[in-house]
Amino acid sequence: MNSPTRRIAHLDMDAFYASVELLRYPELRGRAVVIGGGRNSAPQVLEDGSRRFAKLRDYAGRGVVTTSTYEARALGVFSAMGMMKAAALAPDAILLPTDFDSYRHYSRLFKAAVRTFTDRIEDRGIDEIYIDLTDLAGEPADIGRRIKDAVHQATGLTCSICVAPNKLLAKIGSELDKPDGLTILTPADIPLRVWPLQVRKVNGIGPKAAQKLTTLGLAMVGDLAAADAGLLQDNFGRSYSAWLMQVAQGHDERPLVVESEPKSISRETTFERDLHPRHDRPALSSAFTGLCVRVADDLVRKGYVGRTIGIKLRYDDFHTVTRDLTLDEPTADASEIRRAATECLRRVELNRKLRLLGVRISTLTSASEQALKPRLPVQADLPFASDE
DNA sequence: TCTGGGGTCCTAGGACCC
DNA sequence: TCTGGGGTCCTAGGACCC
Repeated sequence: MNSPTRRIAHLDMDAFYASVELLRYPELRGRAVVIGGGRNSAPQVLEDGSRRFAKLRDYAGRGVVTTSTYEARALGVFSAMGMMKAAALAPDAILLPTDFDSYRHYSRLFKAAVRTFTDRIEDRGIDEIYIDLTDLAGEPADIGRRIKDAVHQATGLTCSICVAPNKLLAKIGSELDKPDGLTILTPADIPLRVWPLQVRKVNGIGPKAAQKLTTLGLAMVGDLAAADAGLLQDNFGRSYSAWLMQVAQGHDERPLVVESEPKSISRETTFERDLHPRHDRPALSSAFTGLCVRVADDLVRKGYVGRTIGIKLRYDDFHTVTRDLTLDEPTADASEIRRAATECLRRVELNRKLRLLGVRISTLTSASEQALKPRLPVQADLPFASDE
């Protein structure tokens, strides 16, 4: 017995952070704007009340671009690009610092607007969601249009939506008519609209896999659809190659995950200059303690305790190592976390400069659950059974 | 022009237990 | 005395995503 065809939507806010900034600074509309970097890129308010914005050319540091407006993208500036490189491409672009509090606010607004239609929603971060429309009455295009209108009403922002039979296709489709897109994909559309796309457009095929596929002559999804199963299996292993073949046919049975618990909480920092474990010991120690305190604060604020404490180090050559240690009892205490993290530190090489330091906690349980757990009396292990 | 910060999931080997 | 297999936990690294 077949279950009825699902109707899954993917909703993606258009250039989300940049668009939120344009609500606040409407005079920047139509200009190349880049979000990223540090606090010192905040605009200054002049005496006449006008604002002076920082230019990308004035930036110096190790940041990356978080988002850019479509005008900046036209100049070749995209997310995750180093800011120094972006500055070389678009020196006159406006630079704004990230303001996560503000983005979270608009995120809540747009999700609440969608929730007036259904609570079958899977959260995929601050600016995108999947929505299960299967049980909603009406044509997909009509529902999509109404959701887009509701989001715009609630936020003043546009989004792109694709309705498709599964998450894979909905995700691919929401990119096809951006910005302000409304796309419907059916299985019949796959050869014409999906096969001509680069494999990199598929959620789950990242830079490494895309490079390898391209080397094999499989740069497009259509190439993948026609690829030899043996070739794929030899190069990607059983499970990934099987998944690739499903993807190429547009097949995806993954259900929506409408609720989930966090698995880990972490804090990390990249230093403005690389720090040497001996020479810069005071600076590193205080950064280390600070990260432990922030992780502990996050745990308390979110109501979790954790048992596995981990560290992450990135050396000046970008090589990254991790170590972790699982405790007998979960904790949310900064000094306990610091103690465990220090144990981890003893197991890594500390003879070259560090670029990044991070602290992580995992194996989380909710703090309330932990409080309810009966405390076992401390009992010495007896080497022999005792007689009554 | 060197590459942020917060996450999830997968793989694989070894320890350990039954 | 030898052989064997399954299951779970821990650790490290890596790919990938937003």
